[in-house]
Amino acid sequence: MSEQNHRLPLSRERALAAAVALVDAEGLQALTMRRLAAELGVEAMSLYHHLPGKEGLLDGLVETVVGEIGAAAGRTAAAGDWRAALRQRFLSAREVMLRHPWAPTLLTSRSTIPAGLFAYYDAVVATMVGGGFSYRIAHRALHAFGSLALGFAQEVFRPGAADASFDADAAEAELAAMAQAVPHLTAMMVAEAHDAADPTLGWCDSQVEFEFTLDLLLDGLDRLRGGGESPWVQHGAVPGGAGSP
Amino acid sequence: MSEQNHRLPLSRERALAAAVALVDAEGLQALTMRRLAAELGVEAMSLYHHLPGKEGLLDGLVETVVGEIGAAAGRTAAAGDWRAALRQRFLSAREVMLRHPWAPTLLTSRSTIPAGLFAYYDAVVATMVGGGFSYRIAHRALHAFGSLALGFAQEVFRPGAADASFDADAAEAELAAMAQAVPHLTAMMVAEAHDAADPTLGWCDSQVEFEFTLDLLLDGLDRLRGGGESPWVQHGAVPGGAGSP
DNA sequence: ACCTGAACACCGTTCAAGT
DNA sequence: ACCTGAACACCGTTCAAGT
Repeated sequence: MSEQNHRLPLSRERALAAAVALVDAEGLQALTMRRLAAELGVEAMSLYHHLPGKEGLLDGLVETVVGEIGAAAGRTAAAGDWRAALRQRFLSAREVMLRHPWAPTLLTSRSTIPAGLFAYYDAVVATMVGGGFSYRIAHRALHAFGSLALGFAQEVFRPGAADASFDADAAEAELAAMAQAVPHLTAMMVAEAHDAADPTLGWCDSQVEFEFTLDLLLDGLDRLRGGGESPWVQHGAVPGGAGSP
Repeated sequence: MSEQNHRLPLSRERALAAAVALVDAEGLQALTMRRLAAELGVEAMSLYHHLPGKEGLLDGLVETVVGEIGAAAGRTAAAGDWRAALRQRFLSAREVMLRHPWAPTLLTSRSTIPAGLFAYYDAVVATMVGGGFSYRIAHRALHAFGSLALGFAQEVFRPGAADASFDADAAEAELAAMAQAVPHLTAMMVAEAHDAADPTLGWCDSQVEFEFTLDLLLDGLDRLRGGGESPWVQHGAVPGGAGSP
């Protein structure tokens, strides 16, 4: 955004900081090598002396976000049991995502795993094993959490994610036109709208949905841990999984 | 792939079919307007008479996949209760995804919701309401299922998704190098590897993970439905949600 | 060493012209 | 109406040249 700092030497750190600021302000599609260079008051080709191309720039952004997630987890005091600890961890990761709304899209589009993520997942597994889970269940829990562990609920389609302007009225009108084709969806929308007791943004409050899903999973895992016999406890390998496979 | 059919007139259907074939064979990044035109033995600009640009082409691909999901659900005989019905639905959606490995990446990157998806979700909600759920819980369940309802577990990072060549050995070596930094992850990997009783591809069998997570959610929802008091049953609006919030 | 201008190889897309 | 060649406005990136 700012074209100051003409005299500071360019560096990977300065470039990444400018990239984060640019993307926070204008979204991912605004991030081009030429544009980023212009923000830094420099020519596009100069960036290649500090970053290995566009992919390396995106990797740097991912690294930055993952670093913030780890830092956020470190700032909050350790909670009581494994359940509270994970819940707190994931919710503080969510605050990082709220600061960087472009992060979910970026994280899910990358193919290389950032090194910093392993440390984060290691802490998650440590928390679960410390809480009495086997490595096998901890492993499956990691998959089950999915993006929740990084602080966002993966919306398969996210209207308004690409362009910031999302016409909610148009979407509602479109849905109304399909009222006869999709009676249950329509009824669901009406039922949710009529219950105006709790304040929500639109008819889907993602914070509520996030915590609902998270608690559903945590409840399920807690039941696996303490339930019936306790073959899950500790790291012993158990033949069958959970559920009805 | 084939440059036959020189004489058939170009059409939206032919273009989309060729696009699916191209992407099945070479991945999403191979799909350019010029390349697709070449596959059809035509010039790039001809496509614009049948498709509204690249975005419209991608929308068409999404529409095709969603159509296949709906068709797959229609083919399988209706299962017993809501739980079996949803499980069967989502697992048959997964088979569509296995046929089109590019679909998860595409679906999660789109910002406009395909019309055909509403019909699919309507059927899911109908199944849940028929099983005794309130519209509120059905709504939250829809969010909780997330990509599982469309047949894939959203992997936040998917090595090898961008380029088809994924060096598993290199990844393992990289992880081994971090053994001291991430002791629990390492121990988890070792524990899983030593239990070679069940055959898996690599050390993560995504089919097993998919069903584990799905059953975890279905179990949790089933408990919400039948548990304790039954304010959830039927469509009455209930003040509080589930879980701790 | 760090930065630069010009150029290259790709995109998606517009447009006037063909038939 | 459907298709085409040439051109335009962007990308990321290479390279030889500057300092």
